[in-house]
Amino acid sequence: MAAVVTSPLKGSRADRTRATEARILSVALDSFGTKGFDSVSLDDLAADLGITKQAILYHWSSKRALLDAVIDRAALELIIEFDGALSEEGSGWSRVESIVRRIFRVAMRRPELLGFIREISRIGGDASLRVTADLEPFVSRATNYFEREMDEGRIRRCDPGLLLVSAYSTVLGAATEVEVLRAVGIEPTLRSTVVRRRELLSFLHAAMVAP
Amino acid sequence: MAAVVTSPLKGSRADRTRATEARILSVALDSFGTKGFDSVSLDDLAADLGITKQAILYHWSSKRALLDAVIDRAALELIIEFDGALSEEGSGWSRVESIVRRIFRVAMRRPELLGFIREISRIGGDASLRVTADLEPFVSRATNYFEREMDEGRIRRCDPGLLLVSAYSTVLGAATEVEVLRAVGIEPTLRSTVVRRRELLSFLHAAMVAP
DNA sequence: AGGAATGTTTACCACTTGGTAAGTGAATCG
DNA sequence: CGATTCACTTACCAAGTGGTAAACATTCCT
Repeated sequence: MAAVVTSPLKGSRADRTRATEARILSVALDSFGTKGFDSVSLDDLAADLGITKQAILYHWSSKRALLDAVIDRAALELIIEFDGALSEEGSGWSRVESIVRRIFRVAMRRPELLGFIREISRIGGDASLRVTADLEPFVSRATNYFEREMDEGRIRRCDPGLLLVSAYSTVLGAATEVEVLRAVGIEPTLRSTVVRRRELLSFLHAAMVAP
Repeated sequence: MAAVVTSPLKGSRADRTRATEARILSVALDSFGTKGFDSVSLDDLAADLGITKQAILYHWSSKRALLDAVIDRAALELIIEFDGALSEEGSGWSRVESIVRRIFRVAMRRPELLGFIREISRIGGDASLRVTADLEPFVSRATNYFEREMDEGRIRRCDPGLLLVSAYSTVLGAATEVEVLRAVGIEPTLRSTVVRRRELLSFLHAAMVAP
């Protein structure tokens, strides 16, 4: 039994390293997503983590490298969230309904995640390209879904890419809405948002969709 | 005819001062709205204006004071934009349609304006409170409009304040959408946005509004 | 004209920023 | 056990930050 575990604590150092990096990434994603990349210094981050900023720079060579790592993580988590949404049961509008509900739920549960996506779209440069590259699996999957639905006449025919961008930015809008509600002092719930959104949609639908 | 104008250039100094301050506010609104408050230094701002940062600090005692002034200006411009939207012709849904179109047009013409509003909602603290205070004329006017429309049965009855917050955040969402489109390399036009939004709305409407 | 007020610049400062170099204590390995 | 690697800290630095003080040029007032 001694041969199986080579050291008293199985991979204790490597595990601790991975745990530390995960903690840093988590706090960084949260801070960057809610306060903005430039508004958060490495010292701030380190203070939140109870370590020194040099500990962060030990794991990533620069703040920018940390940002890239956070982008990777955010993209991964987005993929997981959306992947869950896209594998919902049902078909046609009932499936669409589940997906939309689920995405709104993400916007409420993880505002920092979507806020971060918005943040890097502002930083621009490589960052936005990186995201679209990392999200490729999701993009192709969503595109396939849209095209299938169009083929079967359940969605009006249009460019799937544009439709995806619209849906994507609508999610960002929902995230913004959550932030605005909190700023105004209303703690948003899924129910309240859905109710208000229903009002809003009938409002907008009549204005934009109706001839 | 000499008595009318007391100096060769009518109020030339005061006018130039006002013009300078207006230029600073304009560039600051643009930069803060697109890059974020913390991402823009006074030196950056001054460089864009072709002056020194101390010239800015002569007109406002601190960067924060400048931000407050920019907030005032943004609120004023928002009021003007929305005021124009609210004084659209027509009644009922046709009027709503005009308003929504006009607001989307603002989101496309002035992304920095709505981006800035989002920015200060992130900065939080007094800023968001200030905005709601400065927007009071617009809020009460919009509320009156909503209530009138509800009284006459043209909008389903609900809390006007909540409806306004929803409409407000929808505008922010539209601004985000414009940013995302530009990041993806698509220069948004009113037509393309309306077309895609129509698709999106029928998409969401069926999912969220339909029983 | 001459002095005062005004708008702006140059010079400067304390502090924070991201980042580097060297040192330290514990885990790992021979 | 002793040497080494590893995760991290202390000490430090150059550049940039918001902000102040004083010098300077222009416009205004009398």
